[in-house]
Amino acid sequence: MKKMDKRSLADQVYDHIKESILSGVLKPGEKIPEEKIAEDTGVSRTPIREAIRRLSEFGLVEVQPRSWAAVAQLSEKQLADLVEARVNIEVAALRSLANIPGKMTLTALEKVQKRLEKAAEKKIWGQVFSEDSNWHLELIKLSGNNIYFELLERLDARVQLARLQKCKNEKVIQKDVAYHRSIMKLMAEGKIAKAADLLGQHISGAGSI
Amino acid sequence: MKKMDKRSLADQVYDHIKESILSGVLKPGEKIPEEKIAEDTGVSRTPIREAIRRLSEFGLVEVQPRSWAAVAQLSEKQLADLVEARVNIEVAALRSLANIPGKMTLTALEKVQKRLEKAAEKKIWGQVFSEDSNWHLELIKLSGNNIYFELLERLDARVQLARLQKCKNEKVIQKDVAYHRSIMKLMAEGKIAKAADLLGQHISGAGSI
DNA sequence: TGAAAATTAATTGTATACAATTTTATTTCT
DNA sequence: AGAAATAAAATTGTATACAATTAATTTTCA
Repeated sequence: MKKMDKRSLADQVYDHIKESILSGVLKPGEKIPEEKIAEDTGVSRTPIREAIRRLSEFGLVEVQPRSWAAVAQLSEKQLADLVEARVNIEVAALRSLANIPGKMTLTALEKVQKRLEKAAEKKIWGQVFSEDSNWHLELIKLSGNNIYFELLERLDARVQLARLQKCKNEKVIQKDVAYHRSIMKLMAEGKIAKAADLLGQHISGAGSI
Repeated sequence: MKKMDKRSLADQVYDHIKESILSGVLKPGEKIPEEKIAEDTGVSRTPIREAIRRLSEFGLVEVQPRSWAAVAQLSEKQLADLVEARVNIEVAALRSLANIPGKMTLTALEKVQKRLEKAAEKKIWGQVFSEDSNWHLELIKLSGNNIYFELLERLDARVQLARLQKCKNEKVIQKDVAYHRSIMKLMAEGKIAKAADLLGQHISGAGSI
């Protein structure tokens, strides 16, 4: 018997719209009429509505009550705020690693890093950005504090959206990849505080996003 | 002509359920059938469903897909994680105040503090907790970084839920109120770094929540 | 009697219809 | 012609019906 898709239509549509936004098919400011998505996906408005509301909770969509929903447009100020919050939370999460007794497992992180480097080599930027996000999320997972993870996952969606507008050049990306390696090296040596400092530089530095 | 309620039913039901949870009418672990709420409120399932989904995004409700939704039950671990995340974000937000050029306006904060102290005098604990939350949120507003505010608002809902279980005694509350005063004093003197340190002590200390 | 299977009941997930509201287009008036 | 008022169209908000799934109950069989 075939393993069928048990996920709700709302979940699937959520992923679909999110993908459309983060791949640039739906552009910032563009309106998202429920009926339009319904036609595109062949799903009724009810699950679509649920998906759009959830996206708005993640800051990817802005809903004007009783009117329309549109892809979020991040101002420079919002972007700066986003970066500041992200760096501080990530650094706090990384610092907290120092309190964990046993030594940590970096295998998951290294796996993502390898995928990231491979994507960077092939210059598939979309994949590079996606794996970079994964690297940061994986890093935060190590803290064992799910709240950090939950919050950063929220911010990450908007970070990815912002990246679409502020395109990085190749040099900056190579630098980022190198940063990751250095941070992981420090962590492996147990130098958590130093790793956290470097992480702070990494995120708030250069490309910003 | 009367100014009628323009808020959607979903919004109203959201507030209603949130209120029920945070006042203890709905207890952690208790199931929340959509139909039941529909009967109680006289509203159809559609807006109720939307409200419940939103509450689950705030961590006040846990939704078991295709089954039931229930009031969230926070484990000790989750609670500790929550407190750690909150303290670090609040401290980061407060520290960022040091970078703002002009001097800040503490009137809004003082107003809340007064309401808090009055509630503490009258020993209306529900109101005390609520005003304490407001104080912290008002503090973070000063940073001008809406992301911090947004994230802390999310955490605050769960903090309030946790408080229901871990009831503070009077002495701890008086101490908290005093902390607030000291922090505000330091801020008024422009000693942001010291205020941030004290805030860190305040949140992660004693009562914890 | 007690566990497994089958049946029934209850609940969520989705589609659809309609009402309320907002947006767009058209008309009216100066 | 251009702004204000009116009418039409489009879109969201809500109710309701039904399908799909899960939970509870009863029945069956060792």
